[in-house]
Amino acid sequence: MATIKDVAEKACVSIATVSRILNKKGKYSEETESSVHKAAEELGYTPNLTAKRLKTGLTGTIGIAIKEYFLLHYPVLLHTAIKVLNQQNYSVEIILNATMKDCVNLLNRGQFDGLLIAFIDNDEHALRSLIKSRRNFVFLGGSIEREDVNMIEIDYFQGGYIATQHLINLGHDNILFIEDNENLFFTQEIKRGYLFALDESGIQYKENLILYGDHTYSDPGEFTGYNSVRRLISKRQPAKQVAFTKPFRSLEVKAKRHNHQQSGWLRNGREADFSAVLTTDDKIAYGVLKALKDGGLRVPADKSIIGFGNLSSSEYLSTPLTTVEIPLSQMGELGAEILVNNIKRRDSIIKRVKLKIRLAQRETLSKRLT
Amino acid sequence: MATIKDVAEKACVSIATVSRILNKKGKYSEETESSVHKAAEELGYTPNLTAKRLKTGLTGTIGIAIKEYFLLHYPVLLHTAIKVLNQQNYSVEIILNATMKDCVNLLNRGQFDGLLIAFIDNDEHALRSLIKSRRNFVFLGGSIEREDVNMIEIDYFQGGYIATQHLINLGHDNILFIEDNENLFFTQEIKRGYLFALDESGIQYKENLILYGDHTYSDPGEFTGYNSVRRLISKRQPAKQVAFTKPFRSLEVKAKRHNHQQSGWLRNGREADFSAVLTTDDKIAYGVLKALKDGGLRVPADKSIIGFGNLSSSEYLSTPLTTVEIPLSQMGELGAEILVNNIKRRDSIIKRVKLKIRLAQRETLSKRLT
DNA sequence: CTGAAAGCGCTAACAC
DNA sequence: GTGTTAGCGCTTTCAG
Repeated sequence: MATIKDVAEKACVSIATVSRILNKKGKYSEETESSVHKAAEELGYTPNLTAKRLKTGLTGTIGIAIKEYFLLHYPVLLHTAIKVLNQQNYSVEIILNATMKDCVNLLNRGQFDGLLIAFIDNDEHALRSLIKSRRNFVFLGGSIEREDVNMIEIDYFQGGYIATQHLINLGHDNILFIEDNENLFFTQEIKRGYLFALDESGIQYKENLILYGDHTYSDPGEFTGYNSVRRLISKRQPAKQVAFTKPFRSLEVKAKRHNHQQSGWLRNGREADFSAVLTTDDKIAYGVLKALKDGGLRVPADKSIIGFGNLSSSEYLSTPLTTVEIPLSQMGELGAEILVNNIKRRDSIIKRVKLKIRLAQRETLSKRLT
Repeated sequence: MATIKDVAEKACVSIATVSRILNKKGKYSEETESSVHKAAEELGYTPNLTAKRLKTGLTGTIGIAIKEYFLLHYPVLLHTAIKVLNQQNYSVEIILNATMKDCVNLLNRGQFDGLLIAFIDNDEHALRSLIKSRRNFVFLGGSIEREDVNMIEIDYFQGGYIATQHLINLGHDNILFIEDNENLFFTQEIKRGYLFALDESGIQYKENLILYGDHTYSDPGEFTGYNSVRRLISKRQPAKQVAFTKPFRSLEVKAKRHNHQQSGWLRNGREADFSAVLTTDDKIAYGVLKALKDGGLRVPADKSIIGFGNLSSSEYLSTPLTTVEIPLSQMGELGAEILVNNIKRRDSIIKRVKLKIRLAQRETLSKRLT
């Protein structure tokens, strides 16, 4: 590969001159300019980016740390972020399933000018190193509570709240809530919103209306709210609480976990009546939809459903799924912009944005006849 | 940031020793080893990747050039490729909407050890530079005819063929074919398969059974086969050939193009009867599905449909869409593996793989009653 | 076993 | 306007 030296020799100038001309910096005569360009052209010279980077300390690259689940199911987040970043002439590297600790290393290696950290589990220790490093990064989602980091949040609480409220306004008061298995931050926020809305309307929250789906974020292929609902609606085979059989990762999660094959249990062992369902993920809602269909129930005539996430597929379902729309595109865009400003302008003002969520109203809802 | 020099000073050794120990190369005593590790630890030292790269000439990074349409709608290709690459300790950079010319530059800048080039339009001139550069790259899809490049192809012809044949076997002989607007290589291959299957069964191909949908790959949001079919089935408002109004990009494409708002025209202006539909993209099939529903026709009772691509959403449709499944995951995996072998083993044997396509049979097909 | 030194390709003072 | 030169942080001979 041709180097700057080759070009300099061919054009009979020094390498400094070549560098100046090719970067349009400093002064040079038109004559030398054209001869340098000619030489570069003829040699098919392309500057070595690595050398440039080492010298300038800038990589022109931004990393995006993301879980594979999000890459597979919500590519729009990535897409928007990459588009914005490319527009600003940054290259983008994807880091799959990195922990926050990995992020610290990545940043310290000088490999990136900045990092977009999407939905990563908090790790107080790593977080401190991250902040101390004074590098550029922006959190997208996640559960960081510190106020002194750049972060685009999503108001999951509000999402759970408006969805539940909407159902209540339609006359539903027995609303089944199906959450994923993972006890994630945002799952809990959605549940808080659900409970808050119930409470606000003076509806007593019923423990047997809160179920687990089989959805997990670690295994991208697996999901369903099918079993939970199937058991619930088959009167012959009443759902009942089952014993835990698998070991659990942490004590805290223990009480909220259950074995895959035994999903759909009711906390108090009794049957539950419901006219509407709210899930914490569209994929769970898909399972619910199928379970209801298989159980001979119609949507929305018999049961109403609201999902969460607005997967692109949800629009094309049998009855297009009404769902809570997470503003992921906006998140990617804003996150990328804030990061770039941080880098380019050394803008050190902390930005914390909480994005509102809206309901994508489609066809899985109906009024409750009273 | 701590450098190798800092570590060396702290451990009272030379930088050469630090390098050796941290890279586990050459010989060193256990004593020095532990003191170096200790110093590195205490300083929070992480080797600067850029410097390493400049020195070794290896970046440990692989680029994936992909169109945004694929990122958004078929993230599985990216996903699989990244997973394989990460396993082999490569970083992955995404380059959106690059042309083949861009690929040449990218590779020459020494920014990547290799490039995965997904579904990129051919450019003979750039292709020659690419080959001449003797860098590592693998084409994923696309229409490169030269035999002397690494390439994973997909047998679109076979896909069009088996889909059509399947419909014929079900008794259909008037099969509507709806292609996207872009006159892409693979669209043409699918059509060839369609025509071949018809011909093989002695069915006369009818020009008025070949339509255009509104689908374009450049605008990720837009798609539908809705208009085409809607016009076709509304007897009151016969579809007719319309004049071209927009300027066209190239002469070759001209005859096959039409304005968005005027899609769905029939080539010969006459009405067409059909009992089954084959489309070149699932999204077009979605539009068709809706058009049929809106026109009071049932699927599969009245019309059978086969899509193309197997979007993850297609499984969850009203009636799950029978579709031709492109083995994108396999493509990403194989492509990544071949590329890595090329780089690591300087394996210079050209690999050309043609992946077979299979039908994902779901619920949009029925037998034609004769 | 360890250290000195060359140099990867480039940029940016600094001289002229 | 142009050339000389000193590194950026690291790896890797080559001596010792």
